[in-house]
Amino acid sequence: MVYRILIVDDEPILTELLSFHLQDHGYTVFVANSSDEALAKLNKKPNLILLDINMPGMDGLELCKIIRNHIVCPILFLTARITEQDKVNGLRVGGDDYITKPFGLQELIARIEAHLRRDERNNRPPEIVTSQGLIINLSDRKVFWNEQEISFSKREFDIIEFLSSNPNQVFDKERIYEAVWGYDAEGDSNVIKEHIRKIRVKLMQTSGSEYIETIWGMGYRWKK
Amino acid sequence: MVYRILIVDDEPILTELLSFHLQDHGYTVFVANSSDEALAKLNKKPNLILLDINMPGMDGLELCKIIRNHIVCPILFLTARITEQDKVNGLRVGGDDYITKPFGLQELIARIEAHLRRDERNNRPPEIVTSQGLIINLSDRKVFWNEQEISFSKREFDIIEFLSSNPNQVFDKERIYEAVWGYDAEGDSNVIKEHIRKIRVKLMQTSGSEYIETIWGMGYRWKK
DNA sequence: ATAAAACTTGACGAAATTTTGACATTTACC
DNA sequence: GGTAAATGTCAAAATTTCGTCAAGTTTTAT
Repeated sequence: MVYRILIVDDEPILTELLSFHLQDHGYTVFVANSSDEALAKLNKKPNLILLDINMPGMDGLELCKIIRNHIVCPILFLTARITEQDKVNGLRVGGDDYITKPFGLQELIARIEAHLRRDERNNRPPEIVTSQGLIINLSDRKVFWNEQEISFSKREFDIIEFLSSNPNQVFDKERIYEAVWGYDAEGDSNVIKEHIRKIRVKLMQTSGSEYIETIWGMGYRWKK
Repeated sequence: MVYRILIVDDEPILTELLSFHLQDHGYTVFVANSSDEALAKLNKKPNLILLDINMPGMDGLELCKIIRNHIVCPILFLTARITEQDKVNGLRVGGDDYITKPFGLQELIARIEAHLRRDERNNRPPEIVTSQGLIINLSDRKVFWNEQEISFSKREFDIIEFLSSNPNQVFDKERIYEAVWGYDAEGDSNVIKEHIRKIRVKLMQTSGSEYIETIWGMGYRWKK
């Protein structure tokens, strides 16, 4: 995925330079040299915002507060001074990190990546689902039974994710297909039967217990 | 609904900051700077707990175990280090998620909301119809008589659902057929008679009482 | 390019459900 | 009591659904 970064700073020299380097690192970059411009460019849906605190007119903190009402993404402040109070101020308005000028490019890139990674990992809802001694880690898509990993393929995990995230509810095959594949199944969904079977085998082999129950004529349900 | 969040951490700076932001996001916040304080504040009935793992005295894991004996709510660990083993440990004692320090505020909020949503979903009272000691769970499609489950087939349950949801009303066979099958019956509806019979037998066997009454010449009705 | 893994499909038997039809029983009304 | 209509019962037939296997196709990794 190509991430979009919005740089907001009133010094064209700096934004130019940053823009060049970030593009060089594979990012799509948008530049705003004023607060107004920044707000106008929110429609670009940036994945991350670099925001100068000291700007004429509306300053970065004020701007940050407004941005927060519009979109959710990491906001990194660029600033010369940084005191404890600054940090608190920045966090109060919804900032995620600080980078003090002058900063090394490597450092900047590293921080940007860290935030993007984290953002991606964590905007996903419930991290972990536990169920009868089973640990299902939704973010790294792994399943453990007593420290022992059980490996599942993509589809298999998708189904497990869907069912275990909605425990005790019955879903018919069409519903599962729709949830996992993203579109409706055409004819008979033997696919589901087969995947459910594979999942059951793996789970049974290592854990020795049933997790997916069949409700005859209705569908399947994750027992919890 | 205003959710209540309990923050447990021995660093006053962090708890202060978090408290401020969470309140800003509309949450009611309680702070505990020690394990003892945390236990004392459980009577505030928090909807979610943020729990630092590394604390002097009783650590977060130990605390979590104890909390679990008192209340049920999502517990999110705040921790610097995080290994697979940590996750397992945390989950063993009943934790629901991990957030590694340092974390972005957006991330934290997102996770909190995800868990609260999830919790709400799970704790949502199921649609239940009760009737003379019988419990009919419409969402799980299960019927209980004194903790004992009575299993019904799809059609059987559909009929029970229809009748019990409209208690004391009389429906003739055609009407029931239409409601359950979705289209009109063709010839004679002996099907209904038969299903009603099966249902009656099962209900009578375990509960010993009649639930479906025959109104001669009119139809059937669910007694309530 | 090749091998391995994952995904999909069709077929078949087993199991459970649903429907049917014949017959018994009950009810309302004469 | 007799009768016809409505309902109840039972077993068997018909249907649907499910689990499983094997084989084919696509995707992924090397």
